[in-house]
Amino acid sequence: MTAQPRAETRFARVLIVDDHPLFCEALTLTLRGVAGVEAVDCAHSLAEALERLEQGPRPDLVLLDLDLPDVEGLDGLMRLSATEPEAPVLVVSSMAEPRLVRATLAAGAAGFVPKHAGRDSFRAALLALGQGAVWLPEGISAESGDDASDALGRLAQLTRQQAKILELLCMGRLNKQIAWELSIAETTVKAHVTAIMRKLGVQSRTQAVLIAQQTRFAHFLPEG
Amino acid sequence: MTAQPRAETRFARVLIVDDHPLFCEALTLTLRGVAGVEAVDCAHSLAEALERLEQGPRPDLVLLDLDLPDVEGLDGLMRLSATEPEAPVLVVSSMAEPRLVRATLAAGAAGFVPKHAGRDSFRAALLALGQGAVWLPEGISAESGDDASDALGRLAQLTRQQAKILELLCMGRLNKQIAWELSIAETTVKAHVTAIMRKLGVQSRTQAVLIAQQTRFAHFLPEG
DNA sequence: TGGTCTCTCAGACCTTGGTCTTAGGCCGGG
DNA sequence: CCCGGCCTAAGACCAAGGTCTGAGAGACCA
Repeated sequence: MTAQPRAETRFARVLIVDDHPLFCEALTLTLRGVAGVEAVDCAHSLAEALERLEQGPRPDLVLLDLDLPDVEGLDGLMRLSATEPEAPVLVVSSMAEPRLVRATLAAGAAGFVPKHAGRDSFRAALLALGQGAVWLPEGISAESGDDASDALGRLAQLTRQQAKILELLCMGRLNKQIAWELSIAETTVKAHVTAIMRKLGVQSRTQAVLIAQQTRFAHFLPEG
Repeated sequence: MTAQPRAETRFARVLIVDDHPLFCEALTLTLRGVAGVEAVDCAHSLAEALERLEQGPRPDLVLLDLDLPDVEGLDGLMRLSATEPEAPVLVVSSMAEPRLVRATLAAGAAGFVPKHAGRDSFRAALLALGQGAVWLPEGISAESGDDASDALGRLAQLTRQQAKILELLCMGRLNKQIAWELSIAETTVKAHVTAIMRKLGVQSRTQAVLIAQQTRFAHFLPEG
């Protein structure tokens, strides 16, 4: 709690998405103290965040924890930046493997800050984002011929509805069940599934699920 | 930041071991505000924590994050409680799987709080520890009662051939491809797949694959 | 020797998955 | 205003998935 120089940014309204209440508080204090943010809102799940975005005022910036209770991997990031394309998303994650960082960028993040970062790092990141730049942790570059980010780029091409349907595929649902849950016709589901498989470059729903799972668990797997 | 009832405990001096500076701050505020702790000290690695214990005054309580940069798994917990047997250790972890919780207790922890817990949970935990009791998250008992070993038991029921076929299913193969690779008829493959699904209690090949994947990633967790 | 289990397979049958064509409504950009 | 992308949908069609019946061959055990 020492005195900190303040970084003036264009961010007046920020939405924090993190399921750790205590960490949210700490982030809130940091944002206020370090970047002069006026309004800070906290959501503790992706569902809550999407709800806020639909109902409340639009934020200028979103801070997103990747490890949310109701979503796996980068799925939440993609859905969030899909529903709020205007606001840059700064990912705040406890894991900071280079593969994961690059993957988040590929999925639409504007920056990445490890959760174990201190106030200074956050100030620097906010400053960079305020100028429209991309912010990465030290020692990590944006490029690198990854193999899984390839699949990830393709995953990022999915539309909102397609992503939603892929998620249901990943839960083992049948077309008929998906149609029921989304209140659309089964033929429509089939059309989406076909489009998903085309974009992912696979021939069956099971393979599509495997691709999704693979990138979902990519950070657990050895080597990149 | 609403008003909180204060839990009076015997803890005057607390050592926090966590590599997230922001979370340390939040914890510090919580301890002070909620349990009237006077002196809070923070260490950002196990090495630093051990150093503090050797040099500085002895704490009455240690809050320990399991995910430290210089130590793996429960090792840090065991070393910490070995060098400071007097002070109870409250583990604060971002993962809260029942197996892990039980493992920490076995390794000498006095309590466990998920990192996503709010102020109330911390107050309750501190209160319990202050009375010499053990504190666990809701819904978790000290003894086992696994859920994933359920699926694992069913997987173990598969015959060799069925296991082999399930493995190919997990690679996204079609029945026809499996038949070709194993040099058997497609009808035979279908028979096996049917048997597999029956044993796993699922209705589609995709769900069978998901079960297999799920237990595959369960191996990353410490044994229960 | 008989019983059980596994693996194999055929054929009939039904369900689900997936493709294609066609098409209407909606929305944002040029 | 038209164009293109997205979501929706119906209908036809074929491929793949999955069930059931029935059955033969080899392995193992009692």
